[in-house]
Amino acid sequence: MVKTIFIGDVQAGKYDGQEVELMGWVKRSRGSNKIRFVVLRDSTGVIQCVVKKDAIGEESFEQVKGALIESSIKITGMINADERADGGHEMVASSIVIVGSVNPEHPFPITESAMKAADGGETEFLLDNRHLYLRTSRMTSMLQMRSTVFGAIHNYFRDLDFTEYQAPNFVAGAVEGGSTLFEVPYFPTEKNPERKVYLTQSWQLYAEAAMPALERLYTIAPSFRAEKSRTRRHLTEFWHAEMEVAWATNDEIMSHGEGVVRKIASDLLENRSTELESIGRDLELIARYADSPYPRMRYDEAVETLQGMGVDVEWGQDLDYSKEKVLTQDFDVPHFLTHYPKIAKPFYHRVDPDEEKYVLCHDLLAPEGYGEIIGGGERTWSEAELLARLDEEGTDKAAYQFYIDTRSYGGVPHGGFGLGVDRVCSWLTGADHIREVIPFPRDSRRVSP
RNA sequence: GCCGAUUUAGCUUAGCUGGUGGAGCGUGGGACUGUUAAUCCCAAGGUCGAGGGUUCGAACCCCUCAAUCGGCGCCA
Repeated sequence: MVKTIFIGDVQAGKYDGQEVELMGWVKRSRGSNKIRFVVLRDSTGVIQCVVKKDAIGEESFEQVKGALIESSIKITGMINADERADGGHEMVASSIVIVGSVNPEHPFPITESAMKAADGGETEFLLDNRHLYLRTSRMTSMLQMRSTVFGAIHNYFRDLDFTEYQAPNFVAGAVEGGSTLFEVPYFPTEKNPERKVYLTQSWQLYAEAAMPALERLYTIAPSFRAEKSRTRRHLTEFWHAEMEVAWATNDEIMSHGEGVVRKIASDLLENRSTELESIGRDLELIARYADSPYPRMRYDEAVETLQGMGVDVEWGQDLDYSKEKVLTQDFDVPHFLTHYPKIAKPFYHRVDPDEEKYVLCHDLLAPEGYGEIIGGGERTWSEAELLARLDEEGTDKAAYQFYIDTRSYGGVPHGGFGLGVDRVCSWLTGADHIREVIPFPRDSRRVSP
């Protein structure tokens, strides 16, 4: 049973006047006791199939009446262009086979009323039935756009001869602060009967170890944060696109960040404009994000701007979301914020040799209130400086010994960034919540289905 | 960690001052030969989130718990 004919091609007019076999799922069905209209869907579109009792016989006609929503069927018939049908084409059926039926005692639960209540977003019911919600047209479009985003990231880095590199997901220590790690019980040892490891928060430290080998490396991998964040921007398991480059400066790394985000926007525009429009996204916005340069602003300038707007913010504070939001509300493209105060950032950020109270870092803030999508910068690369910064922070060095070692043998200036892939999907699709762009979202409360 | 809210049929919901819980969709049955979320008629479907309390009487008032949702902080 090889499927060669897809509804999208039928609606494009490639099979007009031909008798073909379509395979798909019943999206809707209506009609009388002599004629029925079965709206068939597959991964590429929908088409109306006209089923006449005269043409297929009484027995088949009764079967069609019993084919409830989401029954899978094979249907053979003549393809005609017809203005009466949605999409401009329809099939006049000559025979039908029900492949997978649906029991009327438990019909497909995602009903029009459930979808209408969600209003293009999600409800508790739809989250509970995520495994079935995936096959609705909205989620199908989201998943297809998500795939394009992943492909754009791979293509951006591979075209520039970056090597894809994998880090472990079980790790012994943290990248940042100690409080946001998921603990996992691990095989006990005699010395350590309560042995624990952690799910990784970032690929970065292990990438820095490979940096002297590969020089230009990247990944797309899950990261885990045990933050009880309840916002439209947070997941506990999210997909993290990270890169690391030897001999690179903060400006050069930002250029890659801008490059990959613009590549994502441009690939979406080129390959997924139908899906973007189907969920109500304005293509002109995406075109602007693909074609415009992303301005760079120093932290000091951002703080002055905020203070000028009457926002209560002091120099030295990290900029939280409430301040990002005020700052970005007038942005029409993403903006970089650079040169944060050293006291606001962890030890691995390199101190600016020209002005020691700053670090050479950047955040990329998305417009439309979607917040930070990239964080990166130059890394503290000399062993002496790294040890000094760990001491300054009072961080225990034992867990980082391998990281310190990487500096002891031919350390070089280098840096990289991490991009929140789901956040970028959420922003570019205009989703109301980051959950809408990932098949099975995990947050502080929900881990099922 | 903090603040706020919600929970009534498979789904979406109405339910006034405490007095025998209504509807739309879906499902089942019936009518209908070109429908566009088809339409029309009929039927089945409820421990009102769980437990306790107040009361002659609780979906409604009080307490505890649970699940979920929204937001803050933190971050991608």
